[in-house]
Order: sequence, then structure tokens, then C-alpha cells
Amino acid sequence: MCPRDRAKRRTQERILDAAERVFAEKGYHQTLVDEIARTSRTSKGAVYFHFPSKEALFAALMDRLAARLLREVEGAIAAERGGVAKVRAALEAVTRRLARHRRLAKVLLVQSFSSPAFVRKRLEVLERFAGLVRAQLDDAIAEGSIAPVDTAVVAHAWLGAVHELVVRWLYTGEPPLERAVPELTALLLRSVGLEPASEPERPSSTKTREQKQGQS
Amino acid sequence: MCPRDRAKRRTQERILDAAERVFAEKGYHQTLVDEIARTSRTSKGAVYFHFPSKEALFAALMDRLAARLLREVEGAIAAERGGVAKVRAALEAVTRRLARHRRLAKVLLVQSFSSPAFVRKRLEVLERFAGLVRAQLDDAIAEGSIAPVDTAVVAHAWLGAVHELVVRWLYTGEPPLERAVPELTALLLRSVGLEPASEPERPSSTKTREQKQGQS
Amino acid sequence: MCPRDRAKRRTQERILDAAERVFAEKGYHQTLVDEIARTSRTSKGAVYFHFPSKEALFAALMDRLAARLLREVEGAIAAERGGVAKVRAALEAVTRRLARHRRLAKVLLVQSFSSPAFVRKRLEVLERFAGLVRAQLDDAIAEGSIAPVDTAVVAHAWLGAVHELVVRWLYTGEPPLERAVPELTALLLRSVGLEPASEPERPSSTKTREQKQGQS
Amino acid sequence: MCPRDRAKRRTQERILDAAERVFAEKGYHQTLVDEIARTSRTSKGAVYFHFPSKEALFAALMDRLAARLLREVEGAIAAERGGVAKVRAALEAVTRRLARHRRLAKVLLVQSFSSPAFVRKRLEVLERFAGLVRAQLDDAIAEGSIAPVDTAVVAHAWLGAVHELVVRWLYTGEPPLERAVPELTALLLRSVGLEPASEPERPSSTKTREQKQGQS
DNA sequence: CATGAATGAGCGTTCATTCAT
DNA sequence: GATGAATGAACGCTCATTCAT
Repeated sequence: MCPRDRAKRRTQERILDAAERVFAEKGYHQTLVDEIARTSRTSKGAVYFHFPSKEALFAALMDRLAARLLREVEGAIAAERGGVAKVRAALEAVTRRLARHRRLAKVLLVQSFSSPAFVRKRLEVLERFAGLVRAQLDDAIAEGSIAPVDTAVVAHAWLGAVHELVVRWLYTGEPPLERAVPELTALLLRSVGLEPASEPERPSSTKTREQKQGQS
Repeated sequence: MCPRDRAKRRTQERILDAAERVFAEKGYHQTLVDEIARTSRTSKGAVYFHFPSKEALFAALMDRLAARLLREVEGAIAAERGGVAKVRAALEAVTRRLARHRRLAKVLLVQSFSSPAFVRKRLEVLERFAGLVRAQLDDAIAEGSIAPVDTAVVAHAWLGAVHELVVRWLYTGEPPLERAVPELTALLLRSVGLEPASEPERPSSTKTREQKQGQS
Repeated sequence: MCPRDRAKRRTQERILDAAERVFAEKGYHQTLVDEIARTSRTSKGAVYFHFPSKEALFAALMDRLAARLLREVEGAIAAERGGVAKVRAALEAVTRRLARHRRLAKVLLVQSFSSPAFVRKRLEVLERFAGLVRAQLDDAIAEGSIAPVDTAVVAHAWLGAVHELVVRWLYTGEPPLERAVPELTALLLRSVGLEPASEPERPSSTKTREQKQGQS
Repeated sequence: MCPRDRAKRRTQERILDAAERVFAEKGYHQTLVDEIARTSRTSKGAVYFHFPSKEALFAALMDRLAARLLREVEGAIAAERGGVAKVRAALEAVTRRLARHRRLAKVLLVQSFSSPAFVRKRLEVLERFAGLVRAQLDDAIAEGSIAPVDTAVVAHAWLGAVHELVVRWLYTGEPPLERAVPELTALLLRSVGLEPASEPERPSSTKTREQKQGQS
């Protein structure tokens, strides 16, 4: 039965891949199950054999995308030492991946509002990411790197900021992420009192931060 | 014809009021034009007399809500003197109003993702708010209150942060806005290097910010 | 609003007429709502505007047909004097009308088994007819024309007998109703001890009954 | 190959058993081939290996059930001596078995109307039973026990009466068969001029028949 | 022989939109 | 201007049947 199972799994993946493509492109409501079937080169029956409904298919897709993104971010965090570095790494990992995978971003950040059921699921998904961020923040607070803050509020505020900038970039191309991400990273770090000193990508802009210190 | 025009306007308002209620409650796609007609105590024909389509009705509703919110925020800003105070006032005005008018928040922050057309409109609407914020930030930079930053990025990041926290609060009740708003305000001010000094509600946390400075 | 209502009613009737034709011809499950719409020269939307579902439409049709048949039978009964004559009149009215209106018969006697929900409705409909029959039988018993019997059992047994012979005739043409109905009427009357003497239509067959008397 | 054949036969029986259960419970159209496969603890493939289609499976089931019922009735008839006794025995055997096996009754009496194809098959099946009854009636007429009647009409009328009462009892529980069957038997016997003499349960009513004769 | 994943034609129902009154 | 009956294109979902393993 193992080869059978493998084939089954493969079909399911094909359907999810197709769903990702079509949902991202057309949006949840404009997407026809027929088109997912066609795109997946399977059949409508196969879609409904593997997923009980269009809604459930979308939810499964959200799960898959969130899990992948989460794994990526966890990897990025694990690769760094030190609270601040981890925070920065997480932020950069998320934005980088969302920027590279527009479909991921569209599904997770935009289509996830398509229906009340998804809004709640989106909150759950974001909660997982917020958990990661909070853990780093709590560590940083514990080690004295940053002053105590309500890390729940901070985490969600950060995610919202990322969300908004990515969505805007997705639809308007502005501001370009290469420019926005370092600025955003600096902004978020500053928001918890961290000096966004050694930015690898835009050392020039770092200077201006130092001036700002003298002002306050 | 003036009295007739007045009646016309009134019907239109009734429809918009009904649309606001129903769209906020059920979401764009779950809302039937029939239900808007019923709720507005007019008729389906009336709806289509005043608005060319369901989509246009929703767009008009977004405009009306955005205009009201914008007016509120402009008022709050105008009432203050000094860049920092204006920034703070704007933030508080937005969150306060969204919190008081859940329907406003649901339509503008959540339902506005319901269709690709609305996503773009939402970006335009947010752009207007971002414009307000940017203007204050630019003033603050000009007057030397804060260090130069990419105010476009900052403004959108801020709006995203507000968006996320309000949406989360709408659906889960957590974190309570009374707690989240001051924290968020402080966070955002800090993100541009401002000391969120005189917070009325959480003066204790202010102290810790000063310690943080010494760490970097 | 009266003309509007009249038009509405007319459309509803058109749909019921079409439904009667198509359901009788194709059976409930083979009938497409599309075809009812087409046959009624209205539209699928009209069908669903007037009836909440295909099932409800069928039920409404059963009601209409049953009401008509019932009215006919009540008329036939009212036209006669004397328990026995009324019983005979009722039997003949039912069979005559079912024979003349094959669609009525198909829908009420055959299609009414198409779905569990209809089976129950059919029982209710038959119950109404049984009620009529019982009333006559009870009268006949009261006036001493026939001996006491369980009129509920008798009524349903009679209806079953009629049902079976009409259905068989509908599908096979055998036995021809002109022959079967008098025989059946005699049979049923005899079953409650009545002498089916003066049959207007087949006086010849009456003779054989009289021979039978000598045997018992 | 004989043992293999035996296994094959056993699987077929399992499927028929399952089909009987499910068809009786849910009705033909509500029954999924999947569910028959599951209930039979075989597989969908097995069902289609043994029966060419769902429709054929149902037809085969009708055949099996009819054959069993027919055998029972034939046995009951054979066990009796004398036309009248045989007639009575047949009636009682049919009703008794239908009452004891509700699934048999539901499939044969109700589901058999589910589709035009089945209606015809049902007519054939009933024809076989009618043949049995007719044979007894013809014998009774030949031996002079009853007066000559159109035995085809009588047989089908009787079956219809039984059908209706059993179906009603199946769905409503009323009238209870213990009460209805003797009454029905007496009724049917009377319908051909037989005195339903030795009824165990309602001996009183027998007398009244004789009075009735004098009325006509 | 058995299995169950895959197929796809088919259908009931929805609902934004129109227009005669 | 207002009404609501009528329209019909659109779509999610079902399920009998097939066939590769």
C-alpha cells in the first residue's frame, strides 16, 4: 500500500500547489474549483476526494504556507546568537521570504481576509509568528538587552508593520523592499530601544541614526 | 426640486447606513443586496437606483467611512501644538475611533480585503492617512524634533501596526485596547527616536526607557 | 398591487402546471429544475423565487393535485343520497378522475414514493381520502346499511386496491379500467357486505354476483 | 475452482445483505454505492465486480427478496387443504413476513417506486404473487367455493390492499398489524363472497355479515 | 479477485442585476 | 423615484463508474 499512499500524497500536493497558484492570482472568491482542478492536472473529483470543500482546501493551504514560513524563520533565528541578532534575523527572514514568494504573501496576507473563517485562522497563524518574536523579545529583556515592554503588543505591532509594507509593495511596488526592509528593521528595533547599529545591507543609512540620538 | 433632492440624499444615507451594518456583520460576500434593501427599509430597486452595483456601494461606503475617520484625525491634529503632540494625537484619535466604531473598523480594516478591487481602494485610503502622518513627521524632522527617516515607510509601518492590533482586538478582544494603545503609542514614538515621555496611563514604564539608552 | 399579485399568482400556476407535466413524465429524480423552468416558459430563477426547493415544489404540487381530487370526490359524494350510493360514487369519482388524468395519477400514486419525505406526505394525503371514505362507511354503519367494521382498515385497504389497479393500468394498460372499475367497485362493496346490485355501467356482471349468494 | 466460486458467492451475498440494509434505511437515491461497500465490508470495486450497476444491484435485491417471499407463501399454501384455507394462508403468510422483515417490506413495497425501471420490475414481481392468488381463486371458483369473478382484478386489488396497510404501518405504526391483518383477511375473503368464519380475534363481527345479506 | 484513488458529467441552488409597472 | 418579480449565468458539490495497482 505504500506506493499507493505515495501517489495519493503526490496528488494532494499537486492540488495544493495549484491552489496556491490560483488563489494567489485570482483571490479566493474569484477562484473556481474547476480551475484548481485544471491547473493541478487532476480533476474536480480529485480535489473533493482530498479536501472536503473549497474552504477547507484554502485552510489547508494556509497551514502549509504558514508552516513553511515558520520553519524558515525558526531556521534563521537558530542560526544567530544573541537576542538582538535573532530579532533582526527573524524580521529579515520573514520579509525576504514574503518578497521572494509573492504567492505566499498574497495568500497569507491578503486572501486570508476573504472570509470570516479565514480571518480567524489568519489570527491563529500570526499568533504563532508573534510567539516566535515574543520569545526572542523576552530573552532580550531577560538578558537586559532591552527594557521591559508588553511583548504581546510589540510582536503584533511588528507583524502588522511588516504586513502592511509587504502588501503595499505587492500591489504598488512601492516602497521597494530593498529600501523598505532595512528602514523597517531599524524602525522596529528602535521601537524597543535597540540601536540598529551594524546593518549589513545599508551601512550608509546607519549614520543618520547616530545623529538622531543627539536630538532626543 | 430641492426637497426632492433632499429626500434622495436621505434614501442614499439610509442605504449606506444599512450597508455599513450588514457588510460589517456578514462580510462583503456573505452580504446580499436583498438584505441591504431590507435593512435600509427601501427596496432592491432603490439600492440600484442610487448605486450602480454592489461593488460600487461598498466602495462608496469605504469612502464615507474613510472621510469621517480622516476628518476626526485632522481635527485631533489641528487641536494640538507641536509635532510630537500632533503625532500622538493622531494615533490616539484613530485607535479611539476604530475602537468605538467596530463596524467602521470591520469594513475599513477587514472587509476591504474582500476583493482585489477593494484591496487597491484600501491602499488609497490608507495612503491618505499615511499622508497625514507623514506631514506631521516631516514637520517634526524639519523642526529637528526627530532624526530624518523615510517617512513613507514609517507612516505605513505605523498604520500596519495599528491595523493589526485593532483587528486582533476586534476578533479576540485581546489585548484590550486600553492597555494596547498607550503601549503602541509609546512603541511608535520610540521607533522614530521620540521619548514617549508624558504618558498619562503608564508613567512607570517611561522610566525604563531611560535605562535602555545606556545599553547601546 | 393587485395586478402585480395576479401576475405573480399566474407565474406560480404556470410553474406548477409545468412541474406536473414534467414530474409525471420523467419522475422526480429524472426531472431537472431547468426543464420545469423551460416548460413553464419562465426561468429557473422564477421557480426558486416561488418555491424554496425542488422538493418543496413537488410537495406543493402534491397538495394542489390532492386538493383537486378531493374536491371532485366530495362533489361526487354530495351529489348522492344514501350511504351505499355515496360510497359507490366516491370510488367511481376517484378512479374516473385518475384514469382521465394520467399525470395526476403518476404524480400522486407513483412519484409520491420518490423520496422518504414524500412517502410521508403521501400518507397524509391518503389519510384525507381515507377520512372521506370512513365518514361514509361510519354513516352506513350508523344507519344499519352495513355491519360494523374497522373503518380505518377498510378505508386504507380500499385505497390500496384502487392505487394498485390504477398504477398497473397506467403502466401496462391491463386490466382496462372500464372493465376493472366496476369489478373493483363490486369487490369493495362486497367486502363490507353490500350487494353491488344496480351497477349502472355493467348490469350484466351484476348477475354473477347473485349466483354467488347461493353459495355461502 | 469450486471453493473460489463459493467465496465469490459469499461476497455477493454479503453485498446483497448490505444493500438490503442500506436501501431499506435510506432509500434508493439516498444510498451511496460507497456505503453499500462499507456496510458489506468489501469495497466499491467488489460491488462493481459482482453487479454491473447500482440499478442492477437493486434489481437483483428485489429478485432475491421476492423469491424468498414467494417461497414462503408457496409453502404456506401447500400446507393447507381447501381453496379458502389456502387463500387465507397466503394472505397471512405475506403480511406476517412483511411485518417481521421491515427491510423486505421497505425495499419491495416502497423503494421499488424509486425509478421508472423499478416500477416495472415491481409490477412483474407483484404479478408473480398475483399469479399465486389467482391460482387459488380459480381453484376455489372451479370447486364452487366462490362465485366467478375476474380473478386478475381481485388478485391485484388484494395485493394493493395489503401493500397499503403494510406501508402505512411501516411509517406510522398505525393500524397495528395484529389488529389490521385479521380485519383485512376477513375483508378480502368477504370481497369474494366468502364467509370469514373462524376468526380467532373478532368472532362477533362474523355474525353481522349474515344480517347484512338481508338488506340488499 | 479486490482495492480505492481518480474521473467528470451532471445538477440544485444562489444572487447580482434588470425592468415593467 | 420606488418596487419586487423575473432573469440566467455562474458555481460548489455529488456520486456512479472506471481502472491501475
